[in-house]
This record gives sequence, structure tokens and C-alpha cells, in this order.
Amino acid sequence: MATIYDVSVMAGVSLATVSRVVNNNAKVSEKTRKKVLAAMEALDYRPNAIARSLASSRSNSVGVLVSQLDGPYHGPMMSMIESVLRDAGKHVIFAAGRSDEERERASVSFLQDRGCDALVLDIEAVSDDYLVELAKGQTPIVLINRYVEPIEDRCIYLDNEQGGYLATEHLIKLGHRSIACISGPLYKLDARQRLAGHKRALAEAGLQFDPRLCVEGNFDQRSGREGVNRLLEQKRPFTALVCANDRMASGAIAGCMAQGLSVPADLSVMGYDDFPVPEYITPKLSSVSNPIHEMGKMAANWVLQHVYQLEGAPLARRFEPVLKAKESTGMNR
Amino acid sequence: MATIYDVSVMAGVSLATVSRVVNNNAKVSEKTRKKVLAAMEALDYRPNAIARSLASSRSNSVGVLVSQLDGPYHGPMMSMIESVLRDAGKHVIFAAGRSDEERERASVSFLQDRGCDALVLDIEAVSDDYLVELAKGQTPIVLINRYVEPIEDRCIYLDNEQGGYLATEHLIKLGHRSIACISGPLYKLDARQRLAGHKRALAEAGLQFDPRLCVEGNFDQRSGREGVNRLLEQKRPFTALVCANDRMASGAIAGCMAQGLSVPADLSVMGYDDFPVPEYITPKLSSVSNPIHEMGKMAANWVLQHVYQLEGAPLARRFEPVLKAKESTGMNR
DNA sequence: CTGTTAGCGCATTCAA
DNA sequence: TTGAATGCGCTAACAG
Repeated sequence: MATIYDVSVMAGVSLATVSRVVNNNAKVSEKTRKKVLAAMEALDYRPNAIARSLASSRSNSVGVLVSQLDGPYHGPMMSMIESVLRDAGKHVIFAAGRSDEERERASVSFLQDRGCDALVLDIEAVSDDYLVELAKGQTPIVLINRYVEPIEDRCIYLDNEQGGYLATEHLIKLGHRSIACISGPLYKLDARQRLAGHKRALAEAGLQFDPRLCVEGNFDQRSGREGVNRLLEQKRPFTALVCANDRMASGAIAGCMAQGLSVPADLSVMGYDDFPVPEYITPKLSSVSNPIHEMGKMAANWVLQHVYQLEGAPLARRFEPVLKAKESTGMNR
Repeated sequence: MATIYDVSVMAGVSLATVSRVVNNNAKVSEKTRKKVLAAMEALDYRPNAIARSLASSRSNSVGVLVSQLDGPYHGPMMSMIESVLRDAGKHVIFAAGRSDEERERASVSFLQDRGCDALVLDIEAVSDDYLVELAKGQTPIVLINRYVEPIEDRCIYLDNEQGGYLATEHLIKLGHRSIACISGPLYKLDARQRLAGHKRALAEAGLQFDPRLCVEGNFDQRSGREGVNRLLEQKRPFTALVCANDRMASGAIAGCMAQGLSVPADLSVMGYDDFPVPEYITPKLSSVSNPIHEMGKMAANWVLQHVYQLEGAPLARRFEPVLKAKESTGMNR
């Protein structure tokens, strides 16, 4: 591999001059520039990013830490972030935190140690306090999908409370009065927020929240199925069910079908996230949109503007969910 | 940020000694080790990965280049690779090639310049020749999902021809004699291979391959739907349809339903990949497994063994698809 | 077992 | 506008 030194020798200039033309950041006469470029070409010179980072303490790469690398949720987000940053000549390093506090911290350290200029985090296991501390450090951070009040200017998030509200309000408008619910795992903030929205919608409609009609799931399909079974066993009548995400709603519908219940005729079911599914599925799941692409784009833009001083599209931090009424919900008979 | 120098001063030892305890690769007396560790702790010392790479020309990170970061295909693969490598203390840098030759080449360069110790590539736009050349370079490479004969020892792939064969054979065993097909985009090797398997199965059963019963799709759901419509318009009867992946099969089934055809009663439909879908979908898609997790794991193990000299599980390079008969295929009446 | 020394490839003063 | 010198933080011989 040719080094900057080889180029300088071949071009008959100093090493510093080569550096100048490579970085294009200082006056270089057209003539010497030509010589240098020719030498670079001839030697197939490619700057060593590692050495460059060490010397300049700037890597032109940003670290992105997500809880998982697969699944319908993070894929589009990563894709969007990569796309925006890459178009700006920046690079992206992804890591997975696996919803484990140790691992999340270790990943943050890894990305910092790799010299990332900024960190985009979509993680859930670490504490708010940790994040607040982290934000005070050298490396700028942005949070996706998490609201931490002391550093709210670093947070890009969906108004989950409002989403939970919309889902339940939709059912109420359809005439449902007994609405069951399968929440997400309540140690997660977004699950609590969605549940809070659910309760607010009930309250505004003058309906009583009945804890016996609300079970806790873990966001997996299976827990949706088990959840609806538990609800059904209680023999407490309900005509609608809100689930804290699409996967649990899928499981719940499967559970209903197994018990001979028809959706939405016997039971209306709401999801949350509005993720894509095969075209021929029936019924199509009513849901609440989760603009994960947009949040990814926004995080990337935030970094571009605040870390790299590139002006660009205006920034938004808070996103509003939108109701997506489809086939799995219907009027209460 | 504390440096190795600060630690050495605080511990009252030389800089080299600190390096030794950090890397744990040479004899250090228990006593000095303790001193050093204490100093490291006190200073919250974290080695600078950049400097370390520069000095050792080894980064303990491997680059993974995939065509996309989202979708059901690459997610699980990336996840698996990250998991295996991470457990071995190695790190992973992902990049997206977007099925564009320029971009794929640029991404390879990026990963090389970042000092990756090895590259795992799941890309399709670059030529075989390019890959052969690349394999001769400094950075070891492994190919996933691509068979390039001159460097076959670097290839981890699914026997797509056999998969295509299994899919069609399944339909033939069910008594179908007129079998239509929606292939993948034929500029892609795996699409061609699956089609070849289809033809072989037909031939072995003494059936004639009818080009008019075979249309080309692009692996997207929409092209499956359009494909089946085109096939149906021809008024050439067929009782079964093989699709080169699950997404197109989904689109095809949706198209059938829209035309009042029932699957599998009126038409049997086969997919390929066997990707997970919501539990309540009907009919469940008969398919051919694509052990993408396994291939990811294998790629990671290859790197561990060949690049980092870590012994581990035995390596396999060629994977056999398995037929997954479910509900979308049935006996020919 | 430990310290000294010389780079890794480059950016960046400071002079010229 | 250009060159010489210094150092980023660390590893890796080489001595001792």
C-alpha cells in the first residue's frame, strides 16, 4: 500500500503538500497540485483512515447502536441513517446492544474507542442517568426513541402516549365500550406510555379502566396469543382489544381464530407500528404508524448539522403517530 | 482521556509494561501487574483503538458488506455474524452496497481503509473477476451467497439449483403436470440457479418446460402479483406455480385471490426462503428453507479460524435447502 | 521480567 | 505557497 510518503517522493514535493491536496484545505499552486494528483493516481494512493483519525482525532464516521440488527423495526432505521450519512461522505459503524445493559455500555465504549465523531443510540437497557452522563462527555450523542428530559434536545422520539390514545380512541369511536388491552413489557418506557394513552382515551370517554382486562406482554407474537387466551379465560366480556405492537396483535388474532372467534366480527383488534406484512393476509391489521424511517433520517441530519456543521433540512425531534384504520377493527354491534 | 503514558507514570513503570498488561501477551510479574491495573482503574484508562490499530496493523474488527441493511434476508445474517464475532472479542463494521457496483466497490475500499482484518461480502453487483482480484489482496475475504469457482474456498452458499429442484419436485409429487413459474431477475446468479433446478425437476419427470409459463420477476411482492396476472391472461392452464422467493409468492397469492382463485384448491403456490410471517396468515406458504443464519455463523467462524487462528466449530461451505411443505400447495385434482 | 527506542501514516504547527 | 519538525497513542523489536 502506497503511503503519503511515497506520493511525496514521486511528486518531488514535501509530505505536507501531499496532505494539503488530499484534504484540499490550503492553498496549493495548480502546478504542484497536478503533480501530486498524478503521483497519487500512479501509485493508486489511498489515505489510511486509521492514521488520519489518529492524527486529526476525527474519523468521519458515526456510531449507531441499536438493540438488534434484525427485525422490521431497526432495519429501515439503520438503512435510512446509513443512506443520509453516506451521501454526505460520512461513514457508519453499527453495533448491537441486545437490550442488555452491560452490552449496551460495552458497545458505546467500543464505538467511542473506534473514534466515532458522534453516536446515535436506540437502546433501552441503560438508565437515564447514564445517558445524561454520557451526553456530557466528548462524543456528541443523539437518542432515538427515547425521551430523557434533561437532554431532550438530543432526543428524537415518537409520541407514544398519543399513539396509545389514538388506538383506543379509534375503538371507542367504533362504539366499543369494553376494551381489553395487551401492553408491552412495563419496564419499557414506550410500553408504559402507550398504556397511559390507552387509559387517557378511556377516561375521556367516561369509561372505567379495568385492570383485569389488561395483561402484560413482551412484544413478541407468542405473548399476544397467550395474552388473548388469558383474557378470554376470565369470561369478562370485551368487544375490542388493543395491543401495544403489531406482533402481539398478530398472535392475538391467531389466538382468536383458534378459539373460533372472528376478527373483527366478534372482536376488533388494534396493533401498533404499522409494519409491512404479506399482501394476502386477512384481515389487514389496523394500527398506528411508527415513522421509524423519518426518525432515522432526522438523527442523521442532526449529526450532520451539529457535529459536521453541514446545513440541511430542518430538524424535528418529536413525531406524531397516525392512525391506520384497516380491516381488523369494526363497529361494535 | 487518559493515555497509556499517564498510566505508566502513575504506576511507576514503563510504557511498554503497561502495554503488556493491557494485551496480556507477555510475562509480567504479578506485583507490577497489580500496580498497573490499579492505575488503569484509577484513571479509567481505555486503550485507544485507533492508535492500537495503527501501531499493530490489526484492528480486531471485521467488515461486513451487504446489499441492504433491512429486510428479512440480511437482518438475521448480520445479527448472527455480529453475535459470533462479538463473543470472540472481535468487532463488526457494517456497510451497505445497495446492489450498485460503484457503491459496492467504494464500500469495500471503505472497510479496507478502516483497517478491517477481514471482509465478509454478500454482494451481487461486482463481477467475479473483481472478487478474484480482491481475494489476492492483503485483506482476506469471505463471500456469502455467491459461488465464484476460482476462489471457491472463500464461498459460503446455498445450493440454489437444488432448492429450485426441490420446490418443483414437491409439486410434481403432488400430481401437478402443468407448472408455471415466476423467476427472479435473471441477471442474478441465484435466480438463474433456482430456475435451472426447476427445469431439471421438470425434465426428470418427463415434463416439457414451457417458456410461456415462465415469467421473470424482480423478487418484490408486486412483481409476483403482476407475474401471476400475466400468466393467467395467457389462458394456458396450469395448476401450480413456483416462485423464486416468498415475497413474490405472497404477491402471487394476493393476485390469485383478487381473481377469485383459491390457493391451494385452484392453484398450488410455492415460495422460496421460508421467511417468518404473522401467525394468522392463511394459507401458510410452502417454501424452501434458506439457512441464512447458518451461513452468517459459518462466515464468522471462517474468519475466526483463518484470520484470528481461533479453533472452533467445523466449517461448512455449501448448504442444502430443505423443503418446507405447508398449506399453499396441495394435490392436483 | 522490564525499559528504551523506533516507527505506524498522517495532520498540523511554525518557519521560510 | 511550501517544507521541516513534531506528535497523535500505541505496539514491537531489542537490550538489559
